Amino acid sequence: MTASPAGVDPPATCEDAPAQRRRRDAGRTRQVLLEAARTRFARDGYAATTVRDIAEEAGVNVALINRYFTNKEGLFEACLTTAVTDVRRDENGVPVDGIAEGIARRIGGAADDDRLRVALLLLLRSSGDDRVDELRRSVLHAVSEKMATAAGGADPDDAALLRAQIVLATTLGIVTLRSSLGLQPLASATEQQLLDPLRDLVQAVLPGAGTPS
Amino acid sequence: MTASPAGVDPPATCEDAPAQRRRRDAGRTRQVLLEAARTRFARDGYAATTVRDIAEEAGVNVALINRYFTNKEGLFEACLTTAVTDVRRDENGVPVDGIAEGIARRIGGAADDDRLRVALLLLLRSSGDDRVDELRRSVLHAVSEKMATAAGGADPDDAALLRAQIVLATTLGIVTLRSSLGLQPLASATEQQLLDPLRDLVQAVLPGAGTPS
DNA sequence: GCCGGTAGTAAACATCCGCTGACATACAAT
DNA sequence: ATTGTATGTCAGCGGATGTTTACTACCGGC
Repeated sequence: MTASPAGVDPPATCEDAPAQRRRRDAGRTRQVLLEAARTRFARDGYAATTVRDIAEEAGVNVALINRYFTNKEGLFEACLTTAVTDVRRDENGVPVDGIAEGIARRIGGAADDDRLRVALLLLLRSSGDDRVDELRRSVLHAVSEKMATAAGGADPDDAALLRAQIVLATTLGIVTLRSSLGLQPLASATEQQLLDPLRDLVQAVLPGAGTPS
Repeated sequence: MTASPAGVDPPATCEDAPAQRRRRDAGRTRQVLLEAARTRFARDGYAATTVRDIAEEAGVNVALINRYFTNKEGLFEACLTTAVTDVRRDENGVPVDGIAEGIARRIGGAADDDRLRVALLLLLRSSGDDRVDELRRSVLHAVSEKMATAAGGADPDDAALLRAQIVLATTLGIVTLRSSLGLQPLASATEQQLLDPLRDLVQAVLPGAGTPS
C-alpha cells in the first residue's frame, strides 16, 4: 500500500490546487473532456476530430467519453450546449447600444475572450444530427432577433431581421477568416482596427442603430 | 461477341447525346467524379465525405478516384482548383462598379449560378493539407485585393484591404448561413431583398465605392 | 479493517475508411 | 480478326474509428 506498484505520484506532496485535488473526480474529468472537445470540434470540425484525439488532449481514457456523454454525438451536443450558454451570457452582459463595439470586442478582444470565439465557431460546426442542427439554428436566430431589437425597437419585421442576420453573417465570417484561414491583414487586425469599419457597417446596415459617440 | 454476356445495352439504340456516347470515356468520368466531389465536399466538408459516397453519387467505381486523382486529397485539390477558376472567371465578368449588386447576384441569384456558391463554400473547407490551405488563402486574398482596388483605386493599403475583407467575410458568412444552416429569413431571401442591405453595407464599409444609381 | 460503489483502465470488437493489385472488358490501330 | 492499351471492376488489405466489455484501483462510510 505504501509503495503502490503503478502509482506515478505517491501522496507525499499534495497538489498545487487550493484544496487537495482528488485523483478521481468525475465532475472534473467531465469538465476537462468538455474543454478539450470544445477546442477540437471548433478548430477541426466534428468529423475530423476523433474521440481518441480528445481523450489524449484531455489526458483521460477514451472510454470515459462514452461513460460521461454516451457517445461522440453526445459529447458534441454537450459542447454546443456550453457554447449556447456562453453566447447567451455574453448577450446579457453587453449594453444595448454600441453593437459595433460589442462585435469588435468579441472578435478581436483579449485572449480571455477566446472562449466566446470558440463558442461562435462551434455554432458553425455540424455533426449531421438534425436535432443538434436545430439547436444551432434556434440560437443564431435568437441572436439575430436580439440584435434587431436592440437596433430598431421591439418586434422587428422580416426586413429588420434580415439586416441583423447580415451583420451576424459578417461577425461569423470574420471569425472564420481569422481563425480558420488566417487571412491577412484581417487575421492580425486588432480590436481597435476592426472598430472603425464595423461601426460604419453596423450604422449603415441596421436601421436606427444609434451612434453612441 | 454479338451478344456480350454481361452487356446491359447492346449498341442497337444510340445514346441521346449529340454524338454517340462512348461507354468508356476517361475525360467524362473524370468530370462526373469532379462534379460529385465538389457538391459533397462543399456541403459536408472534407472529413465527413467518403470516397465511396462520391463514387456512388457519380455512378462510378471507387477505384477510379485513385486512378484519376491519385488519392482523396488529390481529388479535393482538383475540386479547389475548379473553384478557383470559377471565382476568377466570375471576377472578370463583373463590372467594376456595383459591388453590392454583384454580391447579391452571386449569393441569391438564379439556380444556374449555383456553381459559384459551391465554389465559395469549397474555399471555406479545409482538408488539413497546408499546401492546399495556402491556395485557399491566396485566392481569397486576391479577391479582397480586387474588391479593394475596385472600390478605392489602385494599390490599396492595409486599412482598405481590411475593409474589403470584412465585406468578403459578409459574403461568405451569408452563403454559409443560407446553405449550411438555413437560417430564416436570410436563407429564403431573394436577390432583390438582399440588395438593399448589401448596398448600404458596401457603400458604408468600402471607401469610395460609387453609388451607381 | 473492510467493503460497496464509483472512477478509471486495458483490450478488444465490429465497422468503416482509403487505397491497392490482379483481373476483365471495351476501344482503336493494324 | 488480332492485338495492345486504355478503361473499368472486384475483392481485399492494413489501419483507424467509435464503442463495449471485463477488469482494476480508489474513495468514503461502516
